[in-house]
Amino acid sequence: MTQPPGVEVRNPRQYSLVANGRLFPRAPFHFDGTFFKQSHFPNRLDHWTPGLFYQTIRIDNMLLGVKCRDTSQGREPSIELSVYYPSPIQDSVVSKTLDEIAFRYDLHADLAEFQALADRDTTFTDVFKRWKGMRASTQYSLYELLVVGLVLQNTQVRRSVQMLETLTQRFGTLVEFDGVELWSIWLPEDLSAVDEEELRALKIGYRARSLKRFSEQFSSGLIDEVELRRLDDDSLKRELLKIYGVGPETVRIIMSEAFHRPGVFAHIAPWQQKIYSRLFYNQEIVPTERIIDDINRQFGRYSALAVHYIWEDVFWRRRNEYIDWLEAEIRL
DNA sequence: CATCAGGGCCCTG
DNA sequence: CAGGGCCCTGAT
Repeated sequence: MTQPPGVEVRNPRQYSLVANGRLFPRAPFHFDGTFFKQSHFPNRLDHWTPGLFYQTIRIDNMLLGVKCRDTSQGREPSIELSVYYPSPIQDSVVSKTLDEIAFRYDLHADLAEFQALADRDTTFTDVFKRWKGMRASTQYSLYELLVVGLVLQNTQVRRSVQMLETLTQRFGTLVEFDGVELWSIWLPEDLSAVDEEELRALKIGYRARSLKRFSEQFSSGLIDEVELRRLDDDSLKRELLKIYGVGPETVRIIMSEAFHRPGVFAHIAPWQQKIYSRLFYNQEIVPTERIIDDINRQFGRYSALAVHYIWEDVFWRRRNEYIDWLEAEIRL
């Protein structure tokens, strides 16, 4: 494969094990559903096998490698977390890493109220049972998730994969630990000296403008992810929409996965509408307003989370069985 | 070869 | 608030 200009092959940074820790998610907990999202397009930023998940994470200006292993016993959820880095790290860094992982995967979430709503549902009984304890979650920081959201915009999966690959190879970092090679997304300030034309040369099209602009918003300190976590749903949405290149669909993804707001289900993209229509009504097409109303009526403060369960489930099913109507809508 | 739409968003009128 | 335009790419 020929690379666009500016992209070169790099050797991975070698990391070794420097710390271990343990996390105790609130029960019920579903490791695989929470750590690995089957609906996401394939990339090289993480590595999953059942009960095991690898990723990178930035803590205190360090780019760490992290391995999470499911060590749950019966009804007692637990995760063993291993941290990898080229040199020893302080205990404070380890505890920050544990806290950040716990937040990103919403490990302390109280799902009791959601579970009660799910138990009352008669259409997706098996789905809610299969994924009991799953969170709407993400491995990414807000900035990283925005980059992923950006390459998703107005294109097909194949090109999204291509754009993210090109960008990470040009600006990201490759690390190797525990026998796994992973790319990580750059920092917003890494693009400060890069102009829009240079980004366009990487074939990301008009997204170059958004990437440039929102990276500046981040590196200038205008957006503070930790601060945003404190806001109520409406304020958070308002702040997110101020980010250049963020509209209703990207907000939906971010609110659900990065900020764990299970009740925000107010937007359905056209391709999702077709899939929801099939899943919820077994019809070709149902008006989005009706879908939104119905879901909100049934699942209230957990409408987005409920849809997340059904959405992920259909993509997991797709791994094993061929669902023809779904294939037609997904398009690689 | 041309045209078009795709896992949105910005901007304009 | 509806609708045009936008980088690219593969499908038709």
